[in-house]
Amino acid sequence: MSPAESAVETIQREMTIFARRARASAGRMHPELSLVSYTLLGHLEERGGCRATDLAAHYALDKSTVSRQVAALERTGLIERRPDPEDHRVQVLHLTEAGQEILAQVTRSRRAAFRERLAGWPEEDLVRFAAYLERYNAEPGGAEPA
Amino acid sequence: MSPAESAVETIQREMTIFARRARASAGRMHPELSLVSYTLLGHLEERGGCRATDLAAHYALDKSTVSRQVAALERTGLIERRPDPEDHRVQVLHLTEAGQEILAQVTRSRRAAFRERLAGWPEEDLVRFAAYLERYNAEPGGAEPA
DNA sequence: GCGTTGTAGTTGTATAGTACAACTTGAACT
DNA sequence: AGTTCAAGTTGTACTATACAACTACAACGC
Repeated sequence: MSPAESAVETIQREMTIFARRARASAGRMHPELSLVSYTLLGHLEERGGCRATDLAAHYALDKSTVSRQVAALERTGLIERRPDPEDHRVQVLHLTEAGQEILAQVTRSRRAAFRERLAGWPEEDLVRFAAYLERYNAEPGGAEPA
Repeated sequence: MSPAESAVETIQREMTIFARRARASAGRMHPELSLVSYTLLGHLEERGGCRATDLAAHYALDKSTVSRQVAALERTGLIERRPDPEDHRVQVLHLTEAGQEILAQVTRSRRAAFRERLAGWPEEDLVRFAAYLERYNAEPGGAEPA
């Protein structure tokens, strides 16, 4: 196996290990907000509101799944739906103040955990690692191995 | 935000994106073997057999979860249990031939997908990226942000 | 030896996240 | 007006998961 092939092998294995751990640790780190909810809220914040269909498309989730997640987030008062005057089928989703607060809080705790984990890394390595990850995720899908 | 802080932020975000995609794409790539099953089989292959408890500990899964996964894998004939003569409470798990074949096949398809995705990368970057990921995952847990 | 405590694994029960299919409502385009 | 398309909801089912209670066996202390 060439160095490149063996590196690909390692990347695959380590990414998979990471993925396996992510959900469980999210549950431990912020039980009040699942990884999915956190991601959806983050997207809403970033975009300043969007439609359920956009969330579904962006995260490759079924619209029924998003519908239920959104319903739950609305029930707990973290988001609200505003009817779209342009198109009465559409509901534009927005963070409430409570949603913004919880999101900020969870973001802080996640950030602290990552920072702690990466505490021993030289800045140069952090920057390079971050760049590799961005590049990997931005890579046009293909078979989308994760 | 310092370069290091912003890199940590990026790492967090990109790792989360990756984690979110992993399960869905595993389902698309190899519906015959869930991400968990694939991981467990891989571990068995690597170790040449181990106990259910080891799997649970290594992957931070509840023993009941592993027990059911193992039962399913046995039902489909991919693994077999051998009683441990040393300790009658223990069952040592081993891949069957069928299990080895399926694992190899899924490994091939995953490898191909990763390779395709990483096709444009210079070898040097692949090697460095792989090293960063290994280091990240090996980092002593702490809050285990994934 | 025998009771106590610990470990391996199973099973009951509950929950979350997810998909697919069928449906409703409204939009858009003949 | 009628057909087709898009947004979202709801019914149903399945998978992964955890926790708790249980069984079976092991190991230790006395």
